[in-house]
Formats: sequence, C-alpha cells, structure tokens
Amino acid sequence: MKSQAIAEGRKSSHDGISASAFALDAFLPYRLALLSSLVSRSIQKLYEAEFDISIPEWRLIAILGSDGPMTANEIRGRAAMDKVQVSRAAAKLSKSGHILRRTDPDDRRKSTLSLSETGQSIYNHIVPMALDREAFLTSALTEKEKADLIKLLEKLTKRAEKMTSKSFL
Amino acid sequence: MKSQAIAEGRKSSHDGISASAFALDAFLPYRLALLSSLVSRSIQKLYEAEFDISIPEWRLIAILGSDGPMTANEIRGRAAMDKVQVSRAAAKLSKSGHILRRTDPDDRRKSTLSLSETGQSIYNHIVPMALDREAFLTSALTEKEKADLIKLLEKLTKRAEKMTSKSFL
DNA sequence: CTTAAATGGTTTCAATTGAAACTAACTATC
DNA sequence: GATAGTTAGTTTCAATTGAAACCATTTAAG
Repeated sequence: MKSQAIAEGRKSSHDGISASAFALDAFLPYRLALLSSLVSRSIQKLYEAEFDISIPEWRLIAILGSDGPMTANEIRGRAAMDKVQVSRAAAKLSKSGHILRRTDPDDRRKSTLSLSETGQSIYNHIVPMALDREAFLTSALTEKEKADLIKLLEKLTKRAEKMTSKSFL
Repeated sequence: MKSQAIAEGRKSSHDGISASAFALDAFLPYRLALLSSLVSRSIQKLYEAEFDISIPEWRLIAILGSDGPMTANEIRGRAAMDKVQVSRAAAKLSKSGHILRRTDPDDRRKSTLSLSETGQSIYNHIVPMALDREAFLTSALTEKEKADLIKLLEKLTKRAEKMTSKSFL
C-alpha cells in the first residue's frame, strides 16, 4: 500500500509524513492544552476553596486590584475575555458583594466597576497565593529558562492570534 | 496605610510583594490559559469544519490511528482524558461511524475500539493538517527554541502534576 | 457457592460555556 | 429632532463539561 497518500488525496506540506508516526503526546497543541488544564484546575480549586470565586472572577479582581476601577469593556481588553464572560463574572461578584458598580452619569450604558472592602481583602490575600503557585510551577527552572519561557510564550501567542483571526482554513 | 500587609494578615512567601504591582498579563497560569485557548479554538474550528469532529474525538482518532485498536481505558491513559470524556467521545464516533467496538469475549465489560474505514480516512487527512497548524505555530521559533520549548513544557507539566495531585491547599 | 469488593464503562444532573439575539443608551446624519 | 447606526452590556438557548451515582461484569474472600 505504498500509494495510500495519493489514494487519500493529500495536499498538505506534511503529505510525506507517515501518518502512523504521528504521536499525540508530542503534538504541541495537545501539550499546551494538557499543561494549561492542569494548572488551571489546580488554581481554580484553590480560589474556590479559599475565596469561593471562579477563575473569571479572579481575573476581574486581579485587574481591578492592580489597575484600579474601570468599566467592563476596559476589563475585556486587559484580561482577554469576551464581554459575556466579563458580564457574568461581574454579575457574580456584584451579587457576592466583592465589587461595586457606579453608573457613569455621562454615559448611562457604562458603569465603572471597583473592588469593595471584601473584594480588596480578597485581592490582598489571593495575590500572594497566586504568586506562590506560579513560583512552585517554575521552581524547576533556572532564571534563564524562565526568561526563555516568557519569550517563547510571547512568540507563540502572537502566532496563535494570527491563526485564530481571519479564516485560516 | 503602611502596615496594610499586617492588617490583612498575610502568611505567604510573597507577603512582601506589593499587591498593586501584580500584573495579570505577566502571570504564567494566565498566559498559558490564553495561549492554549487560542490554539485550541483555532484547531477546534478546523476539525469541526473539515471533519465535523470535536477535540476529544480527534484525540481518540489520533490515538487509535497511531497506536492501533485499544480499549477505552487504555485510551484514557494515553490521552490524559478521564473515563467520562473517553466514553462520550467514543459514543459520538461510534454513532457517526468512525470507530468500531468489539466486545472482549474474555471480559465483557471491555470493548476494543478501532477506526472504521471512514475513521481511518479522517485520520489520514487530519494528521497532515494538524502538523501544518503546529508548524505554523512554531514557525517563528528557531530549531533550538523549539527544543527548549519541549523541554520547558515537560518540566512545567511535571510540576503541574504535583500541584494537582495531593491536596496542595 | 455466596457475598463483598473492584473494575470498565455509561448515565444523570447541575454548572459552565459559546454564540446569537436582545435591550438600552448614545452618536451621527439629514 | 426623527431616523439609522453604534456601542455597552445582558439575556437566552443549546451544547459542553465535571462530579457523582450508577450498572454490569469480573475478581477476591470467606
């Protein structure tokens, strides 16, 4: 069956690769997904157990805590979340009293979100924990490796953004 | 408010860090989640458009195609999926006719899954596409950087596994 | 044998997510 | 100042996911 590739009508630049040689566990998207899901799950459980908040809620708290009050739309840009995610996270945080909304009198569609007392307290406690987790995660890396990692992730993210936008089919 | 840290009763090894200096977009778990979600979304849309399969289904096809027929439980180990995910993906692929199930006569709880004709055809077509995407993603990296990346991901994944298992709270 | 425990896999239920539709408020144009 | 088009944010609906309970079968223990 030496002409299976022809019979199957391939047209990729990887036509020549024997499909049987493919290894899922060496496939970068799979590795990234696996690593990311392990990390996220661990962090998510921590936040949930300690503060009863989800990851999207954590992102809002992190942004509002470090950059100060801003609107949902501004958060959307900074946290790479879509407006639905932001809206839902804000609704929960508002209900649980961790953020406050102040409608902008100049444009009543907008409202400025800010941390409440309890929100600020969560921020103060959660940031050191988050940093501890990150430190644990990277504790097997040298300083140079950490620097390399940041650079690599930056490059990959740029490519990934290109891949996502504009039909790439 | 110079003793806020004391007032807030911190106890982490990152106590000294000013919480306001925290930057979400420099936080590794966030970066990983962002990159992974961009990559996954892009690939997911490709698979969906071309073959009408989801990412979990793709994983089964990839494993069965490269490693040959095996049971759900064996797939679970190789693809880092839990048994529910495998069961659901197998159910869909079975319904769409891309895999076949053969109950093990020696242990009727198990069944061996294998690619059908159409499943094999999808495998043959999808692997080159997947590799193309991966190549695009890493095309901004030198060979050395690619090698570094693999090594880094491996180290991080090992740490992440430790972080997930065994209460780390 | 008979019961208890373990294993392979499926189902169920609630919570989360994604995409599209929607509402309200504002801006620009005529 | 009416109308059309934008923008900010919310809601809705279906699909996906996670966790626990469940079923069927096999293995182990008495």
